[in-house]
Amino acid sequence: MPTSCRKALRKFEKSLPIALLRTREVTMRLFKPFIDSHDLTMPQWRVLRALAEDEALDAKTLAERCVILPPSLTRIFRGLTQRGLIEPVPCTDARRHMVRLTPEGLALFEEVVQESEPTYRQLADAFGAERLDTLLDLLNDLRDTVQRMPDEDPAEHPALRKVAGMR
Amino acid sequence: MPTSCRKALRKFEKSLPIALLRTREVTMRLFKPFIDSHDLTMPQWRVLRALAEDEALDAKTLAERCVILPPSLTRIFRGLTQRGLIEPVPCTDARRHMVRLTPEGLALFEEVVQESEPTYRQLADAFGAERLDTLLDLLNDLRDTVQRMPDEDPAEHPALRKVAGMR
DNA sequence: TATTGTTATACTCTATAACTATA
DNA sequence: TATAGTTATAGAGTATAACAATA
Repeated sequence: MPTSCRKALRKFEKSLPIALLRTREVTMRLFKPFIDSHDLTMPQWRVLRALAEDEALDAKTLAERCVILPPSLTRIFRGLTQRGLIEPVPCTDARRHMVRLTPEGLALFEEVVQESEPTYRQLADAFGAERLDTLLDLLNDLRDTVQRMPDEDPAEHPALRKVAGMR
Repeated sequence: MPTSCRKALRKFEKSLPIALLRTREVTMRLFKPFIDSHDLTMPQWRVLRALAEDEALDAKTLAERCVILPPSLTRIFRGLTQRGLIEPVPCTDARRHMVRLTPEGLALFEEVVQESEPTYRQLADAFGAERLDTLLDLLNDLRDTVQRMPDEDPAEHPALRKVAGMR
């Protein structure tokens, strides 16, 4: 059973958002060179990766999955389309902007995945493949949990009254 | 034993950097209103939080712990000093810029912690306090693991030759 | 000579609001 | 009227290089 060793964590290390940020930072640094070498930004890469899994996706779904705000996504679509990595897909709802990978986009995606594979295996070996799975499960479960938490009424937080405008 | 339920994860959800980003995003959104209401940015908050744990810290340590680049930290020091939340600490090594919380800074920190406490408890209840601990341990362990991984020679990655300049 | 931090600069992302087009 | 996406804009973060001061 992959239980992590219970070292005493410092108070600073117990902040969830900070722990997530710091861990992401070092992890990303590990894989970023592979993205950089193909002249992709991290948000662009997240879009390619999301599209590699599904046939085609609309802007709203991509924005949510890739944690990119709509205005940024518009720019990213422009860039990736100009490079011939994605292409628009006709959609019955003309409001929706659906896109998919082109063959070139898919090829680039698979190239990056292949190149970074050894680094990923090295990480899995050093940390433990099973613990890595546990971590991924916990991360995705936590995300689900938080998303299901009711958005609180700001008016109930005295400290937030000034933001909520006392309504 | 807090083992997460082994749901089948989609390929996209198995990307560690993306999972970390998405989970941080929803988690941060939960606590961000408390930071916002005191006119603090997230990086500023991370600095206050780090200083609340240690007596005084220098810029280099803060940059590493708070995942802030030195140029940004310089600006953050200016802002927090102007607001009277931090103050410089004389240091034997005149190159080092050491700072600590002022009493006002400490008071603000504790105010924010108190205000966000109910939300944190709500999260711990919904997700499971023990699983949350496990997650924090795994995150900090993974960070240590990655940081101990040798920086690879870019020249060994064929894909990175162009970046490394073939040296 | 190496280290710490600041300045300068360019670029990207973040965030909000206002607007257009479609349903 | 509500929704999807774009445009506009201001602000903050990201990243590098060049520089100053100190060790």
